[in-house]
Amino acid sequence: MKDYDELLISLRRITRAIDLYSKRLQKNTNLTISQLLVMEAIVKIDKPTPSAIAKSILLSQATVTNLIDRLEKNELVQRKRLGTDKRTVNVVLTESGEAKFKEAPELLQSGFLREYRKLETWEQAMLVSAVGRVASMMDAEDIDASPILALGDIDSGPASS
Amino acid sequence: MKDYDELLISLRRITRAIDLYSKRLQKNTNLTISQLLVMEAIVKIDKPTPSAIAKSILLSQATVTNLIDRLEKNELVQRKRLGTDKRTVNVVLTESGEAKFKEAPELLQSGFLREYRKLETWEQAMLVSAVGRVASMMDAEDIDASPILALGDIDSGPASS
DNA sequence: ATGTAATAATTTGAAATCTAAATATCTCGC
DNA sequence: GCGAGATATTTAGATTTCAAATTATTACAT
Repeated sequence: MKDYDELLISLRRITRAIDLYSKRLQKNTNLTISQLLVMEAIVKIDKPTPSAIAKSILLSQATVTNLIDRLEKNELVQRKRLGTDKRTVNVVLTESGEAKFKEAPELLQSGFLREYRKLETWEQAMLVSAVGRVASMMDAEDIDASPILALGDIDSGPASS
Repeated sequence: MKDYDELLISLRRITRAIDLYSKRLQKNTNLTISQLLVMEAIVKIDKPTPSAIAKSILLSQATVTNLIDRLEKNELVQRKRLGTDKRTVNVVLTESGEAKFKEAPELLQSGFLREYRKLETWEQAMLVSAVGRVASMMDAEDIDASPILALGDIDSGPASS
């Protein structure tokens, strides 16, 4: 029994619960949490390009492209090349996308929200702060993270990164 | 800005960090967190069948089957039909599986562990407890989990909430 | 004994997610 | 203008994950 086992289990429960909720959502509304996050970002961000969206909802660009593909297929969003820079894509909600977004469900399961809203304000703050701290620690840089080491970097060759 | 937005963001950061770590692990050791969890369960559980493993590490049976497939392909585990009941499968580590498991990396990224272990015991306990509470609330049953809505829900306007 | 339940495992199909590689376009120096 | 390097997006390939459908086997009731 490692010292962090309990934490690990709780984290698994959380991620699983979120995943299951997302799948349930999809079944009922044909939208997942991630897709809703993308739509939310499109509404909130000034010029919603895939990269800006990705940054705002903490996903990779490739994932966002994938989500936009799906949303576009369902005619909820549209890609448009607007600016002078033709590399950039702006994503906009279609009418039906707007409509769907307005009646969008919550991003966390109602059971959670019910419990959460029962708490005193200070308790909510405490939980938010604790989870935030865990998140920061998770992001903390691993000392032994880098797969590449600094050996002369091989005279710049094909200049990988 | 919803009242739970900050929490949502922290949770996303956490799940993402875990996922990224899992992928890095795979690149370095050819094993993911999930695969390691399966191996750990095989060692810990008395008669490790896929369903018992699934229950112990909080994954669906289908997922575990999938993970075992992969482990078996890499010759780290083996399926055996042992008992009288020929439906059940027992999963055992191969020799090379044992070896690999012994030198297995931690299940959480070292950056996190370093930070975590810096904390006072009471602080660790506080975080564990807070995350545990969130997990319980996540599991809390949704009152409106059913896809069918009740009564009045039909016309009460956009009911954005 | 025989057929219907229930249970264990697998297969199937779909989504999310990442990195790395490929494409397209832009900018800048010459 | 033209090519080199930078930037934005997409594509390709892999894994995890689930529910639902299948398959195999056991257990029970008539």
